[in-house]
Amino acid sequence: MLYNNSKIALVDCNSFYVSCEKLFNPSINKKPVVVLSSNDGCVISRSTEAKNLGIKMGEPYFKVKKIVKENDVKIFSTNFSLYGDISRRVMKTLKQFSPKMEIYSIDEAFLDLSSIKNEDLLEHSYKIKKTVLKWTGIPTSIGIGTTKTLSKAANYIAKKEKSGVIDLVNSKEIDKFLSKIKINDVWGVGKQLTKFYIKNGINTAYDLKKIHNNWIKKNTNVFGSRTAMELRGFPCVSLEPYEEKRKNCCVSRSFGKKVTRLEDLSEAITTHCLNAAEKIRLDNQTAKKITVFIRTSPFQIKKNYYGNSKDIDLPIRTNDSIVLIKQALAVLKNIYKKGYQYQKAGIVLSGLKDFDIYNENLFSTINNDKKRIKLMQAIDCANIKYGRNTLSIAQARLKKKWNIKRQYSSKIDTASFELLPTVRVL
DNA sequence: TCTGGGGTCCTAGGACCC
DNA sequence: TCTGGGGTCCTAGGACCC
Repeated sequence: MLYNNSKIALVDCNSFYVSCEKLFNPSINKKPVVVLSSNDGCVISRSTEAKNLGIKMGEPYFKVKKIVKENDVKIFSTNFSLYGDISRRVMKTLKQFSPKMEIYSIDEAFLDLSSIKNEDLLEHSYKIKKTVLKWTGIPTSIGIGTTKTLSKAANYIAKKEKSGVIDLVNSKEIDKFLSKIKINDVWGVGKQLTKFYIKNGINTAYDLKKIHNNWIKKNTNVFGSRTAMELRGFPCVSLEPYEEKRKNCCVSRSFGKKVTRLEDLSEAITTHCLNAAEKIRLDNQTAKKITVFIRTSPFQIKKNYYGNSKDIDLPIRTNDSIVLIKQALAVLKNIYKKGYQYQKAGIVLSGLKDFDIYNENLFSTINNDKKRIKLMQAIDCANIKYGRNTLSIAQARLKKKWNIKRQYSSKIDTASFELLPTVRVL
């Protein structure tokens, strides 16, 4: 039997987006607060007080408006540049506690603590928690286990504990903890698997751990058996300390109000192309394929639904905004149908690879190539320096009628001097 | 009236080859 | 009447994550 002595901590920021807003707005401390998704559509982050009011994760805003009004819940639109900035600070702090760390999402990271003695694990974790809070103002929860899945499980429990730290490495009661975790709260078990497991009498993480491996292999896929193995303490998912470049890049938005005209869709697609192209250029990547999609609202059952997408292989891989826009608009024309109330449009760039590999293309004889690369660089520089959309192209238009709603933005920008709060000394 | 956005990985099945 | 079999590669769609 393989002996596993790795120790992995999962550090997760508590109500991350809400915590970020609180940093710049101490008056909302201890109050119910929620952050809404793009277009002020759904609740995507809640303070403890908001959770206690029964506001659920992912719930549409219009459904909780009543609770919001009656309880004076503070509302914020997303401010991703703020969250991204705070996230970087949190990660930088965490990095000090382990040379081997995997940034798993904007608000969580796996830390390899294998070099820490078992008896010091708890104290070390408290120190991490305390330091992050002191240096960034963000509260965290920490779960430690011998595999990633167990550290996730530990973190799930830690979130509910006052201490905010749970160590399953030294615990003699792992099974007791695991039987408290419902099967749908296990990392890697989603809606479909939950349905299947419950049908077969597997209701908790502990049940899944106990089930015979052959049964899982036969009845689910490798994902399922990996999760079960990890719950037993056999690592199947390794910690990935180096950051991989993305393989796809998607930019899509819902409209602030429904759109019917091809011209408006074209504007949106153009804007999305500009943003996506800028993103992959900053990563020094080029795309092989571009996909365009549009759809009406899937929730308005009474109205006819129409959704379509189509992709096109680019003749030459590129990250040139103008080329991408031209291709995308041609595809859009192809899938656009008159008479529908469109709710969302987007594009996906895929088959992303590093720029240099395909730089010299047999067919790219156009002398303009180098000039165009310079042009793109100039646009990117200006936009980084002077803010998004400083330089754009005419098709994208400046006044976008269809643009998203962001009614409750805190407008805090940690990268902008003008928006810094001012302190008056009297 | 009003329901997010951006990713990854797995798998089955088709195309193609010898 | 009989119409291979095994391998690889690619892709669309599904499931899952935060």
